[in-house]
Amino acid sequence: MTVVTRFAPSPTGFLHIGGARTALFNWLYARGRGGKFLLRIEDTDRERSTPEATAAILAGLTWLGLDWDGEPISQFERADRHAEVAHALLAAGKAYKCFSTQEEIAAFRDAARAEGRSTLFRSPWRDAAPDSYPDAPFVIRIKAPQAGETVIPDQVQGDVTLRNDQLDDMVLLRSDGTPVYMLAVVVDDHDMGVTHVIRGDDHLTNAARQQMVYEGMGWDVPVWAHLPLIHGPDGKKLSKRHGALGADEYQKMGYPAAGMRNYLARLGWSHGDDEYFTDAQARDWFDFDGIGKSPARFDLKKLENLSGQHIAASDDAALQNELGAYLSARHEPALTPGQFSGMSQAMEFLKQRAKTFPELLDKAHFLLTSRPIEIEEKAAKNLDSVSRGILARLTPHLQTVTWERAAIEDRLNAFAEAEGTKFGKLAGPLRAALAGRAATPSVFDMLLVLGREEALARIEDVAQD
RNA sequence: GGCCCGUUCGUCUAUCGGUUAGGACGCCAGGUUUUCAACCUGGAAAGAGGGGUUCGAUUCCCCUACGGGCUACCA
Repeated sequence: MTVVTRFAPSPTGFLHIGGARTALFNWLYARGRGGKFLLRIEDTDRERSTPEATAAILAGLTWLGLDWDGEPISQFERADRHAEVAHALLAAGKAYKCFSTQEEIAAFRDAARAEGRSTLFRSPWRDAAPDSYPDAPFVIRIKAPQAGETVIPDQVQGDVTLRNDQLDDMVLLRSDGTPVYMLAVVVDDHDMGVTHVIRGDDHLTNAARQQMVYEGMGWDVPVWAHLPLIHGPDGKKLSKRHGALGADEYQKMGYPAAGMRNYLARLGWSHGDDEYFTDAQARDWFDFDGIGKSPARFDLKKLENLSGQHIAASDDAALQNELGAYLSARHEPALTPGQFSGMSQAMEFLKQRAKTFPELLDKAHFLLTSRPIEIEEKAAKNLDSVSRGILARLTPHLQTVTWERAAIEDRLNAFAEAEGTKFGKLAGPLRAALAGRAATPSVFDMLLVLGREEALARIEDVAQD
């Protein structure tokens, strides 16, 4: 049996981080088993659904590298089909028409709550004879079992048992003939051939209601897997205040997509002590038994750490591309050809010391800035006279070329010796002065990207001056 | 209110009845480095509480506390 999973966001905002993780888990599960990963946009709430939100969600998934199969399905467009199923259930006697008005029901619930009784609404029309039906609007309700219990065999939570007397006869079709979410998901999942429903555990209890529809129609119930939700750093539900940002915000903060995938996968799922892993490993390893049962908190520090590891492990060209995407996501100017080639030559060294793209750019400041490099007054002031002299002679020669590290070290050491000092003594001040800031790559790496033969020769010249 | 789910270092987690309760991030100290970073070494740091079951419980059961979810003609 081919595995078919799906991600079904409602287009009422950006792709938040919890949704992204749900999508990732579905993607990993399907992709790790040669299955399909489908997308369905749950846009039945016409008030809140917008095409912009849909676009933002697709963009978020694309950035994260979660590719889906086929075209995204619009739930709203399938309303007729949903109604058809509701009527089929009605015809089969598995559902009934209910003429109770919303006012009546609300009044009942208010009273029940006031008296501390169950607010479960029992429709008087459940067993009413058709000839007693008034000529009035009605909803179609499912005939839920009132005795016994329902078991949800959940891959994450285990068997969850609910007493049927806790279940109400949920509405399938509203009085205006539109389907309710609880019906729509089931019909869509069935029609799309979804075999594994992997979603947030806020749907766990609802699964029992949804199972009634599957059973009523005689359809196979999918495998359930309800994931604990992600919480904010304070342990509370994720909110905009702390991390429930759109996926695109993380792109703008400069996290590489691979690092994001790794972190999100590791959040609430584990494979022994493995922390850093590739997509291929994640696909290989991912399974329900590694999913934890308790909600996990979002931790930017760990994300940063993993991001750094992924940046360091990335292919230089791929990194350069992603850097470009980062810049454009921030609406910042792209690198000039000169900066681009400087970055390319330095990438091997730069990527080893950056956790995020802004950091990568920061470490590359010395080669993105124009020549000759201005020495900051402040930095220069702290230099001893020897360093200052060397710096003055060296900086005009720092041009853009390439060469190897070992050779440079030799030259610099020789150079330093000739100056009656040690290379180590030069490195710090040079670095600080040249970049005009404290956090910069070592002088080796800086010089590495600044020149090749020419620079070697120049340094030699300087040394011989 | 009713029902359901959860609870191991600050955080993410390992453990699937017997461990000095392991790893990672972060943190602290030392080393290296004339800055930062990186790197190396070391360190502090956990089974929510109470009952059981058992020769033995973090692990199984019950209660309590705390957190979360569902309980709509929202999704």
